[in-house]
Amino acid sequence: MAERYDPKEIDEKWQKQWEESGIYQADEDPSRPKYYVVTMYPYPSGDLHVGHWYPITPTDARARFMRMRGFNVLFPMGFDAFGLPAENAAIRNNVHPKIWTYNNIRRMEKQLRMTGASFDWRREIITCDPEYYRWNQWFFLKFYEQGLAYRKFAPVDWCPTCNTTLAREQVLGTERLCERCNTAVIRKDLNQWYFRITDYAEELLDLSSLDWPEHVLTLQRNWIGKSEGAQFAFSVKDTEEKFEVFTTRPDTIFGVTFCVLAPEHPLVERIVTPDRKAEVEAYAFQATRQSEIERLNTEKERTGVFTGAYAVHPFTGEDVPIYVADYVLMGYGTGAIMAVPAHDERDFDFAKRQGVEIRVVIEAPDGEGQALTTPYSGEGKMVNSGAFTGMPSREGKAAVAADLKAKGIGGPAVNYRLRDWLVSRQRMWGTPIPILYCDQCGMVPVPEDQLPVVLPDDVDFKPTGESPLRYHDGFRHTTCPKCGGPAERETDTMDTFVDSSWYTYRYLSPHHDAAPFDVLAGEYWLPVNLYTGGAEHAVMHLLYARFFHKVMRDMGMLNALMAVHPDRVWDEPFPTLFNQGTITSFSYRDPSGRYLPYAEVEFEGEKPVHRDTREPLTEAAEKMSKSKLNVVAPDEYVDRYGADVVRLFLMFIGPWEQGGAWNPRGVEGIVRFLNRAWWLVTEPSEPGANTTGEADPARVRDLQRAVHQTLRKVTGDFERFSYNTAIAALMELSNAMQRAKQTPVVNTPAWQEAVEIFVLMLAPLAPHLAEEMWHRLGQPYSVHQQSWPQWSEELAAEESIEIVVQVNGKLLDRVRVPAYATEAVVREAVMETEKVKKALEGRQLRKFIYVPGRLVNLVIG
RNA sequence: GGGCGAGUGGUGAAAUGGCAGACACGGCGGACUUAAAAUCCGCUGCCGAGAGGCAUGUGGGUUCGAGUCCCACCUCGCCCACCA
Repeated sequence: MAERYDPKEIDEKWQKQWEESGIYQADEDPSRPKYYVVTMYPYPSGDLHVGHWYPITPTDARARFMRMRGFNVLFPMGFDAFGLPAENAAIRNNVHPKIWTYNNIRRMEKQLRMTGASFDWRREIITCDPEYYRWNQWFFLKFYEQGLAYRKFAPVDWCPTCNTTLAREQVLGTERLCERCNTAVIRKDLNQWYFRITDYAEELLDLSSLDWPEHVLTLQRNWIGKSEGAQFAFSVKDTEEKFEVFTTRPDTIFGVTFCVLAPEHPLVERIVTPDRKAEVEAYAFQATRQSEIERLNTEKERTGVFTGAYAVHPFTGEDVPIYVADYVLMGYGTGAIMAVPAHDERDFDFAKRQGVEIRVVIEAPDGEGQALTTPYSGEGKMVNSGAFTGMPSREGKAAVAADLKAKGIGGPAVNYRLRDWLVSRQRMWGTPIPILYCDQCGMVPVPEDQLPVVLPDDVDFKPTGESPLRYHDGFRHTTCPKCGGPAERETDTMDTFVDSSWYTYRYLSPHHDAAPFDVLAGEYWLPVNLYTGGAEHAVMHLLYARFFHKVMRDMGMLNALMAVHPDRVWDEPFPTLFNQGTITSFSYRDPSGRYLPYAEVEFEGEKPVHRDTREPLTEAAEKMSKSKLNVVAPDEYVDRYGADVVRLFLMFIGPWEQGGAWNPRGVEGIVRFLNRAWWLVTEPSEPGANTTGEADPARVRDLQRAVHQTLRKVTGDFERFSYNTAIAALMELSNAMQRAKQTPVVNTPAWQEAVEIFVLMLAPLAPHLAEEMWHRLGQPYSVHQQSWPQWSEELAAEESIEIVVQVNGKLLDRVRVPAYATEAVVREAVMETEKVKKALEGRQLRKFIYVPGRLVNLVIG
């Protein structure tokens, strides 16, 4: 009779059964409310580790909970299958990235099934499949048609020896050397494709309809980085040349004593005076060799050189010297600034070094900064500013901007930190950009009916550092669809963020061949009700996906959907986002900083030491990564304890949004809990228990109360993803039931109800165990198709409550009163207790505070 | 330099402004066992023999009452970082 809980057998049995009966397959069903939940799809790196389980299994618990609450739940899964690691593996092993990727996917699919997640596998998408990336190309063409995709010159890292561009990770060290030939890398302008995301900057800044974590909203806001001010043109003295500057402080314009151009600014070579040319060029060359990171290092001395040229101040007509300095970035604003050393720290430092005049034009309220030892960058009264003198700087900003407009050289302006999205990658393992270059017709988009442009299977993986597509004649050379003449294909591929910008739509109809997604499916399922994933995607992916969604809306792709469901959110792809924390594990390093595999670590008491050398090691909880040798494979745990133990343990570590460290010691607690739950449900009674005779009605009531209170608590906890406290509540109930099981209560209907509700509550968390227990209770398949039970407030209610008695806020005593006791009754009960009488002796009760059902505070003077 | 978080037992943590430490891990003691494992029971914030006192990073404040709200500071973490 007593049969042990054998998770291995149970997991396999039910996973197979679920698959065969298709209970997680979700189809459009207008008679039921829908719930579309997506967790960010993984990159098929090879093996699923517990870090992957962390977003997946609690999201699955959510999917199962919502299913039990009557929703038609769609929970799909797929693979973000293009990307650099596959290509590196290809170069290493001379095997096509496709083979490497698909092998990994096959393995990871199995591992994903092992989690017990309720995925609808019919909807799996793999982004490197032509059936998928065809639609990346389709989107590209649509963007191109609308002017949202364009090509322009942009600086890239270039190795002059290898004659090729390098990816950022191929440039080594602060010396910025090519990883293959150790030549110093230079900046070079190349033709690159961009998506015009800046067109949507203002709308992307509107986050008001999003139920997202506050810090993600802040990141999005900061990334877009809107600033308001003025933009205007300076004329270069004695030439026809002009250059634009952007400033957030037009009110300081009378303090301009020089201008600065970024080293890459195209005007530099045109205005530099012959005597300065050599120095300026040397400086610009030096500056462009440095990475952005180095240039942005604030510790660095602020360097720069004078061009010999002067700009004309738009208000005073004075000569303003023009410098080149690397503290001005080509990538922000206009790549040129007006410098106001009295009121900007950077300009101040530079002016001090260069001996440029510092002119105070804003008077600080407290006189700060007037001594010219420090710049004053706050607001104040404008001084020494011509007609504007005496004006508060706040008003001055608008007034100066308006004046610039009146002069016809500029005006008020808004500037964004957000740049257009560079989508070109000089890589092979990505979506080919569907553009041709014809000698006769120029740039020609591939006609829609010729999509997809398929990646060739027979490419040569020599480590040239360039896309192998460039050397694949069959791919590169083709004919022009316009004139029939010879044409070349674009050999760059798309950023993989393009793939992930719309995959949640593709899940709806993964094999639809007339459009990216079937409108009828979209009409039912969209938008995504819940999107879960890591904070590492808080900016790029989520911003790009929002951008894509808005473009799709503006293309009219959502019109039919919006017409049918005007009540839903249509301006955003993911109205609700949950960001789970990071799961870490311990890594060990020897004194030289080298990471050690667990096999080489031993413990002397609490102290980790090296197995052989006995050297002391440092222990740190870090994000799992192959390089840190701290990746925890779930396999061993799944094998020994079952998937449910791993699921529960991950959810029990702490709040889901917080993450935590994987510490195998703690697993035992969950193992014990599930084993106890197993015995509790499957064994009729404990040996030696006294279960004969009539059940005490009070004990029966206690059990019912515990069950219904737990149900109320667990339901609330599930709603707010508080799985750790839900599990704690289930543990408490299990302990209470354990005690009731030793008594005749076990023979009552209340016990039966308790067991059933307990199993139902466990189902979203531990789906295999719950299914088996449900089955053994003689209940119909499947527990995952049952309705979530409803608690009874009446049964959950307490009959008597304990009132805490405080004196001046400090705990004195507790009194038990009936749950329905009025304040008068409570007061009487409290005032009669010995401790209160004693406390009141010779003192005066100034105030009686009663918090209904909770406590009494006696304020005594 | 800026922004956002977070500081509670030996550990992971819990606590709509109302009994701080639920639930677990670990530890200690006990039962069962020839023994061990497993299981079960009890104890386990600190000081104190006890009564009791002290405790949520530090210092202030608001409140009848603060882990929770406000201000300042310290420490740690993450993100952004010459953004004009």
